Amino acid sequence: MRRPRGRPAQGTGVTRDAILTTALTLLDESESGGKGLSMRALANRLGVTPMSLYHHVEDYAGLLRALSDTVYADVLKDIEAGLACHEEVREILIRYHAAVRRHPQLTLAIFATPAAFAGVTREITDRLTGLLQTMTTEPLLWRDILIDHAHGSGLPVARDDDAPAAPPPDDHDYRRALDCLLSALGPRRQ
Amino acid sequence: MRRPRGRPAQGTGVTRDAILTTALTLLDESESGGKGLSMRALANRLGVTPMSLYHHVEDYAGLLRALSDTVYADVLKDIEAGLACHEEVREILIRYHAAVRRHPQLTLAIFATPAAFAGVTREITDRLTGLLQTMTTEPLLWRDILIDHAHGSGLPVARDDDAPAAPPPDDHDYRRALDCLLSALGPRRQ
DNA sequence: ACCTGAACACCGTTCAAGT
DNA sequence: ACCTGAACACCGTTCAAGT
Repeated sequence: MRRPRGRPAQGTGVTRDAILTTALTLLDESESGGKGLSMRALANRLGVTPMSLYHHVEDYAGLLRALSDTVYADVLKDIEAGLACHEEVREILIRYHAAVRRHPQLTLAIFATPAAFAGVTREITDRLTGLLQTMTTEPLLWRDILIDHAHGSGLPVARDDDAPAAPPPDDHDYRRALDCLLSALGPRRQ
Repeated sequence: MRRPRGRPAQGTGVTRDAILTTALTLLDESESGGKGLSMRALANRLGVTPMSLYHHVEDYAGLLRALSDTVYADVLKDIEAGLACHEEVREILIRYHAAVRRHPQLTLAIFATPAAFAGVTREITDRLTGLLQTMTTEPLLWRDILIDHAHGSGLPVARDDDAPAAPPPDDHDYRRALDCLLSALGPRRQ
């Protein structure tokens, strides 16, 4: 009952930007499969009531959609003009993988919240599909293979025989695997 | 206050088997990214107090581990003897993908609960690694690619341009993609 | 327009108490 | 050994009430 009931005098409220920034921080701080972010914990961190968040985002799924739109915003942006299809696919996937790897808990949260899938991610898959159509007779097959691999390779699933919390492969390892896949997709006998 | 306080007279309690079976049912019924299963909902469905479950499973992560052990139990079982490496890898992955596809919500729940990863799944990855060592100079790379693809292809992520809840590709589609990958891994120029 | 408290229907898990 | 109710510290979201 510290704070008054109605609207505060000055701009003591939250911004949409502040919400998104703090939400991403909460997500990045946790290691619990996307469970680190909750509306209540987020409001708490912002020094605000949970309900005030609903004036800036639609709901929890909407919050995740907004987050993914900002995190993946640069994937398709300013791609060098006149690139060969092969190189453009490579560039997009390297950027996408880097974004997944930077915020793996966001990707896991989206996995757990089907309604959060939309926006930029759809544009990325569409762009990849278009490019792959000129490169292989099975564009949808390879688009799925490449995206699945970018996800799996960017997410912290314990899979190696070493430490249970082994970090995902770094960018260099991803590039190596990606080139492996792209050269398989490209010209090959049979 | 209907039921008496102490231990019931007869075997009105729950079995570990009943717990696992009902848990899998709850998971399969839901479409919410592995959120359909909770200790409380499970106890409710079994007509029992939430706390009674803790006498049969360690906790929520332990429940998921037990579930994955039963769901993936048959993946390595009774593999035909004298199979070529190539064929054995193919058989294991087809079975693994089928299990993921049968209970996608379990896989999503495990993704969201890192502590749930263990047991049979580790045996499967180890077996695959061993086989791939005789097939390629990059066994770990290809093991990850193949498992990531089995996951992605078995999970209901909205990714296609069609219906948002489009079903994952069926077994035939997976086999086609898998053969695509395996022939890329196999002998190829350069 | 924006924030509030109270409420509803949920969570996982601990703990002492029963038989 | 196994189940219980009560409790603690959480969830997302609705709703009427404030300014």
